[in-house]
Amino acid sequence: MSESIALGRSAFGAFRRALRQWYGANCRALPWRETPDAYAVWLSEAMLQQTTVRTVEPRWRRFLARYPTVQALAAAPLDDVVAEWSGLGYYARARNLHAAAQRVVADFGGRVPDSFEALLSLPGMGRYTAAAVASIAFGEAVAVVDANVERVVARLDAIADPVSQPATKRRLWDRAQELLDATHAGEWNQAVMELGALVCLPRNPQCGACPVARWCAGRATGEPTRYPVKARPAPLRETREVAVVLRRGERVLVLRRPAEGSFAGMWELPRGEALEGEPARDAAARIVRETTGLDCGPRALLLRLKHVVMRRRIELLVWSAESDGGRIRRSRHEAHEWIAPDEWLTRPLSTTQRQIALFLRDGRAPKRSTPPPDTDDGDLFGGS
DNA sequence: AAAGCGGGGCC
DNA sequence: GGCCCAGCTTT
Repeated sequence: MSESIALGRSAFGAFRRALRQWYGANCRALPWRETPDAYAVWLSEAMLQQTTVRTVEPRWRRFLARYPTVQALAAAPLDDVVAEWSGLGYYARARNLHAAAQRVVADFGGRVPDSFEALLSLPGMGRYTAAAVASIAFGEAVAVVDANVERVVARLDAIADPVSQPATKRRLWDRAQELLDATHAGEWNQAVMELGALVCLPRNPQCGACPVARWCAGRATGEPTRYPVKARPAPLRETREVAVVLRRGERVLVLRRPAEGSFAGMWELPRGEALEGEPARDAAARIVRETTGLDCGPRALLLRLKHVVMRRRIELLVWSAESDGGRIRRSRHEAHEWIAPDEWLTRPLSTTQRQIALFLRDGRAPKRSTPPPDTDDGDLFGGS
C-alpha cells in the first residue's frame, strides 16, 4: 500500500482519462475554443501572453471583427494595429503579430503554417505559442508549458528547484511532453491549463476538487502552495517622472517615439525621469528643453499618476506649461505635432498617456490618480 | 542567466 | 500593496 505518489508511466492512462473527463465536464466556453480558424486561435494565444482570459475575451472579438483574416491584418497599417491593441500592454506583441501576418502572406501563401517548427520561425512566436497553435489548430503532438502548466507540473512532481532556472524549465517541458495525450494534443494542453486556471490555483488550490490529486506529490507534502518555487525577486526601484502639457490654444504638443524600442511609434507628451533630489518643476523644464529644445515655465501640476512597471515604481507628475514659441528641435523622437486631445486619442498611445489625454479632454482625473498636492512650488520630492 | 516589456484583476 | 497572469526578446 505504500506505493509512491510519483506519477509513473503505468499510471499515465488513468491520469489522462481522469483529467480529460474532468475537462469535458468543467471547461469554460471560451470563444476561441469554438473556431477551427488557426488565425483566430493564434490571435487568442498572442493576446493571452501575460494577460488574463477576462481581459482578452472582448478584445479578441473586437480585433477579429476589425481584422477577420491574416490577409486583412497584413494589409493594415501598423499604427492602426497598435492602436487597436491599446490598453493590452506589451505592445511588441502587436508589432510582432503584424510582421508575422505579413510573413504568412509573403512566405506561406497566406495560410498559417501548420507545423510547430514553421510557426516558431515567425516573429513573436516562442515555444509556448507555436506549440499551442500547432496542437490546438492542427493537432500536432507537442506539449505547452505556460504559467498554469508550470504550476500544475511543479506541484505534481513537488519540484523543489526554482522554476526560473533553465534546467528546471527544461525538466518542466520534458515532463509536460511525457504527460501529453498525443492523440488529443490540443484538448489535452487546454485541459492542463484549465486545471491550473480553475482548480490548481496559485494561492488556494482546490485539491478536494482536483481530478488528479491522487497522483500529486505536492499535495502529499501537505503544502502544495510551496510549489512552484520562485527565486526571490529583485527589489523595486523608485522612480519619479514628469510629463509636460505644452498648450497652443486647444492643442497640445505630442511627440512620436522611434519605431524601435519601448513604446515604439507611440505619441506621448514630453516626459522623462527626474533626477535624484531635483524639484519637479525644474525637472519638467529640463525635460522639455532636452526633448524639444524649447524653454518653458511649468506653471501648475495637473495630475499625479502612479503605476508599477516590472521592477520600477513610477510616480508620474503631469505639468502644464507655456512654451516660448521657439523652434522645436527634437532629440529623442521622430515626429511632433500640435493636436487636440481627441485626435491624440486616435493615435497609438500607452494607457498612461491615454489617461492624460482623457484628463485633458474631460477635465476629470482617471481612477488611478491621486489629487495633485496643493503645494505651489512643486518640490514634491522631499528635497527639504 | 537576467532584465525589459503593461496592464488589469484579485486577495 | 503584493501577487499573478495561455511569454517573447534582447543583452
